[in-house]
Amino acid sequence: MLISMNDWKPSDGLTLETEALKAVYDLENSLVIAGPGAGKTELLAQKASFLLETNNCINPKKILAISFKKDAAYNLKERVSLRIPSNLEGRFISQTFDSFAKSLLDRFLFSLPEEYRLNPNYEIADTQQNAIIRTFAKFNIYINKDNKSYYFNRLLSQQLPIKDDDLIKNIWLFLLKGDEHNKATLSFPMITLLAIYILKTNPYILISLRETYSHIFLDEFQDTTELQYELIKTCFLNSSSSITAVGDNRQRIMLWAGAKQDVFDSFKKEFKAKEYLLKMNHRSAPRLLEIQKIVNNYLQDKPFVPIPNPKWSKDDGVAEIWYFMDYKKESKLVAKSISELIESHKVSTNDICIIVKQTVDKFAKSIIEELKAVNVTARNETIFQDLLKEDVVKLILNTLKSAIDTLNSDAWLSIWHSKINFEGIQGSKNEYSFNKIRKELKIYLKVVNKKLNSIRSVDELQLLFIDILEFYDLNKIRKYYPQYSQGTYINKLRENMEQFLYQYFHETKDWLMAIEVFEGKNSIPIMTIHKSKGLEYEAVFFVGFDDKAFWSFSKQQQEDTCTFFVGLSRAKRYLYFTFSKRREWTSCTNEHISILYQMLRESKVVEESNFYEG
DNA sequence: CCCTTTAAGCTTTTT
DNA sequence: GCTTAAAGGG
Repeated sequence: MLISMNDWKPSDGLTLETEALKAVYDLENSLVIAGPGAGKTELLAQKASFLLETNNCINPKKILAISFKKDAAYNLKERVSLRIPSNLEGRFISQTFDSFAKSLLDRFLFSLPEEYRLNPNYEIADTQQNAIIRTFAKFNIYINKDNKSYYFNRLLSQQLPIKDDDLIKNIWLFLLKGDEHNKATLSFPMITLLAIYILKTNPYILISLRETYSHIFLDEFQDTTELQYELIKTCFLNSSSSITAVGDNRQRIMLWAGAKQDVFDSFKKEFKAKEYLLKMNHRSAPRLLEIQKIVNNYLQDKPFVPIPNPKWSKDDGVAEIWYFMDYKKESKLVAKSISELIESHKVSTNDICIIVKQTVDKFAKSIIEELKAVNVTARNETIFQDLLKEDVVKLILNTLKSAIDTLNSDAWLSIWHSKINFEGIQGSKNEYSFNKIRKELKIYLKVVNKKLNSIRSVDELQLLFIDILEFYDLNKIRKYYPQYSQGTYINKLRENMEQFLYQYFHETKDWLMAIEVFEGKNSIPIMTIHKSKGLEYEAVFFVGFDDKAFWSFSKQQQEDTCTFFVGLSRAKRYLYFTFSKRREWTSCTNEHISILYQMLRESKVVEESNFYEG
């Protein structure tokens, strides 16, 4: 059913602020500046609803949403499916940058000229880029800390085909084809370059891409790299497809990892994008917004006047700095305060977060100990965040949940979709095969339930997990999830999961509780600011607000101030900074980052407490 | 083997 | 900028 443009209203009776509505209705290229808590995801979901339901995105054209992280792509897809009728869901494609580039390459690699036509069984370079470094070594270039960025830049800054640079050309050709001892290996930037090459040399592919996607959403646009921006330009510049880019220049904390500094300006200029500025802040209490305003003024000339959610009263929000001599006292007070928040203020455990600038492990031990003393569990969330986003981990967890609780419909739907995808019958009309597989899956869940109840060791849990993967068929899993297609990565994930889950079962004596603990339902996450990006918590403790944590401050003051901004803007109501002169491994000062302290003081809402004595 | 000097990592994601 | 690991010298 189509809705006329004038009749469309934001779904679910939600009201969008004026600028957000204008951005939704804008059918040309646009850049939406959305500060923390402005409702980026909701805006994009509403725009998807508008475009699809009013047929401004003309059937059968699609919307392509590109994010950086898998969970962001997944969350956006989820939100959109809440906002649009299910028959339109198939026309909203939510992908990561890398999967978009790789899917272009994998589909069209045969249209590359012979010289650059890579081995289709190429591997993805590991994070250390060892295969590439080894290839440089074959050509007598030895990569070290000092020349690494020079050579990698030389490898990745030239458009294909390579002209006049024989070294780089030979390295490309070697990595594309491999030899008897070395598999063809590509990094994601290389994949992006190849995708650009394909699109530039095959006008028909480019035209069909533009025909397929009439509207493009770009999430966290401030993190876009030069190369990713180049891909977007190749795909959609001067086409009739329109782009909605959403981001926040004050949250630009990935410059050190290669984000393009001037991407907002380039986009506005080259795509003639209109700029929209969202003013609502749905997250933080008014007093905390005062801090955000001040920090904004140090980052840019444009004033930032976020309007708090009307649910707050104007003096809501608590911000404090605590000073200690000794890290033990710091840990004790943090633990005591967290315990009070949970007991007296009824803040739920997983609505509290401890963030550090850089290295979680250095701070975590003492805090975890002291929290344990007041019966609160905390953990370094990094490894769990990485594990829990894995498809194979989700598959096993949902299988266990469905086996234990037959009424858990989310878990059931998830494994049901996986199963029919593995069997290749999604979208089939054959009721018989659906029924057969449904029965098979239900019977197997009973088996899992029985086995689960007899497990007495981590080895037995391992056997069960192997059995589960065999039930779905490891080959089908590897085929459906290409990230597991080669190597032992999938086994490592499974083993990690076994260890944690068994440990939690040992502690709780209950599988469902063990799974909840594993998922972090009852523990306080400790994480870096970078990992906390995009998340929000009722209470945030920023531990280690000192010069050592901000060691790069003099070199990248702007970016570190952005990091500070991202960290403090995670908090909804309570925000605490702690400084300790002595730490387990060193002593600390806070003079180099005095400007950050000054910002907090300037906001006039931050209370300072001195615990140097006693 | 021990002491000194040099180098790397630190904040990240992606199939 | 500082901490830790690896490499080098006697």
